[in-house]
Amino acid sequence: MEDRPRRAVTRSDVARTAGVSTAVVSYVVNDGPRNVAPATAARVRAAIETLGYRPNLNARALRRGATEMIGLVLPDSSNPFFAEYALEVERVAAARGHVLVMANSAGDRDREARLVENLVSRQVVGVLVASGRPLAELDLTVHDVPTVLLDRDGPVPGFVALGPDFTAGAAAVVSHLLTVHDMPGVTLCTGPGGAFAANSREQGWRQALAQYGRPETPVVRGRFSRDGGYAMGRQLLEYGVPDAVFATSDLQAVGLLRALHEAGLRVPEDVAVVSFDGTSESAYSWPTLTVARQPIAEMARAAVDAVLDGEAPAGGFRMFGTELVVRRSCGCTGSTAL
Amino acid sequence: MEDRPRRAVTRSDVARTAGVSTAVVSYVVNDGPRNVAPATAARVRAAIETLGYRPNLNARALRRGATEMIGLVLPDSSNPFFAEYALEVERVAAARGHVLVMANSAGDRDREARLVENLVSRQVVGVLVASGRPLAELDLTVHDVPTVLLDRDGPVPGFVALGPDFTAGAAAVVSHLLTVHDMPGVTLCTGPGGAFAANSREQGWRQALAQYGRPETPVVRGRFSRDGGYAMGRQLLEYGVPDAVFATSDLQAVGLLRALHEAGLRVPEDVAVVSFDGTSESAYSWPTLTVARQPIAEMARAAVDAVLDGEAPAGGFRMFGTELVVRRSCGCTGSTAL
DNA sequence: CTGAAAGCGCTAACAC
DNA sequence: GTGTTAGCGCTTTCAG
Repeated sequence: MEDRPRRAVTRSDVARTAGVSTAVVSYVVNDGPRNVAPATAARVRAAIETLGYRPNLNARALRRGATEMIGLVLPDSSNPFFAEYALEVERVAAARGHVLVMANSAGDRDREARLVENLVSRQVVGVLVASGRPLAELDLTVHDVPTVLLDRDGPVPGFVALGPDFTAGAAAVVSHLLTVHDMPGVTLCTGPGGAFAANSREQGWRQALAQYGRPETPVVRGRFSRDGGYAMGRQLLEYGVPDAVFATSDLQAVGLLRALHEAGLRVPEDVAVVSFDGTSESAYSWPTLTVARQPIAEMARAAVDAVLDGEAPAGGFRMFGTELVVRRSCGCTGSTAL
Repeated sequence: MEDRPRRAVTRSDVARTAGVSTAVVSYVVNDGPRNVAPATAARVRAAIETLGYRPNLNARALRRGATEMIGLVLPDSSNPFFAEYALEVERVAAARGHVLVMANSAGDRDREARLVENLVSRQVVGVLVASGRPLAELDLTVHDVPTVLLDRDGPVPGFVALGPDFTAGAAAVVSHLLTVHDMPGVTLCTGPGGAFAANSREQGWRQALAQYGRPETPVVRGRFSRDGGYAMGRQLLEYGVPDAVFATSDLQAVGLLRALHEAGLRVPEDVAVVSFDGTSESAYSWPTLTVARQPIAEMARAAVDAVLDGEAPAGGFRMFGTELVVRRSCGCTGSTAL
């Protein structure tokens, strides 16, 4: 607890003690737009140093009209998928000199809209929004700030959107079960219906089943969380032991695994499991999960670039391929891919 | 892509179309500090509505000297422990009308310091910093903005600090192994030495061992991550199979579990495992982990309160008790506590 | 109850 | 090479 001046030291304090005008201070702080004589600059720097002057970035932003802040709205930043996403976003934003303002919507539509408003009012350069909500139930106003929608499965009028190829990814991982492991069918553990969309993942599952002429086994619905997956697992087992299950997210798969283990079932011997996302948690479950991995880093980079460079993909939507990462939960052995 | 005015609509646009002065608009927007005739207020509100006016919070902050932003600097926001911490911080900050600016230091000291500077320059109301770094290697300047240090094991001169009772928590979970499960010894899997501190956790382990007169079994060091835990697990097994292991974080325990499983070992039958943190991931590993759980929500609340209300605990440090959560990895059965 | 105007800290013409 | 100054959008005192 030192003794500090209660009023922040400003640029004119620096100007005074360096014996120059405020403009000159500005020129040396910003290294332009005018030149400053080396000697003067040195004096200014000295004054800055001794006074402990820090430019007020807020005032600068007001003047320049750009805050160098990017807004990020997520349903739940503690969900590992979003947490990893946020980290990547922060990383590339930081590399480009921007800072991240993060907010959680908890999946609430009003809250989501309010948060975006708030961020826009704070003059963020752009905002990134991930919302599990299907197109019809999206309620976002178009602002004069670039807004890009994350984790989407298709275009959203008025916005730039991006996301993985949910359908192909789901199909790939389900097909793997069907062909390589010769499963007669694959049970689906997916998100809640209604406001939250896992439709394209479901579609991929259905597609794969159709392609190989398998019947549509039952569908179980639950939340996109570990306990959602756990609950689905328990429910599933009431109907009997499935041969194979596709969970629409890693978190759900992890919960499912727990339910299976508790029931004394072995994975993959008794039940094969695959999932969607490929967060690092999926490489450390037991058994390790075979997944369709989303290219989080690329998507994050694309999102930030879209906001900062204002470049919209054709059709307003950009889709990213997923990667089939084969580990042990499907029945393949030996691979310990991280 | 609608057609929007390129210049943001400001308070004076509203004033003009409502036929009032800018002051009145301000009074209406802020519901004070002066009263406005109902009719006038209605006109203003109408103008705001039709123009789609949003106050520039940045300009307001410049004027008022308060941004209602809180800065949060973390080593790695995708680490579930920090991710859950950040979520809680965001939650209580939001409840108090503040927004979170988040940045990752990746454990780099310079970066950490720079980020704090940057946030302070942005006029955040306060800064929360989690840094694994031991006291001696901390390099944070005291600013005129409240700064509270998270996840600390003791006071830090010049700052408010808080953290769990690392020593007691570690001792409790190790003692559980020693007494309830009669383990002859407990191997320690801890963080890297040097710049990153897990000292108080180590101390708790040592204390418990001493209390029950057990020898100090070997110590293995690694990063605070799943792969760090995995590497430690592999290393450990080169020396032989331990009876019991205490990992200083859930993430390390999860990695360790993977190494144990891959070696064909059963947990807890062959090796008992316990860890520190109690993130929700620990409730879904296989087997579920017995842990010393940190009271994340309370700590987050205390941290935000400290920043916002400026109340410093006695001695500048506040310690929070941990909770022993008994699950299966220690050898206890039946409990499926979440 | 309302308006005029100063000024938050900064930048960038525009002068010299 | 340096100084003066207007003004970013907002709040709030001071006059009416």
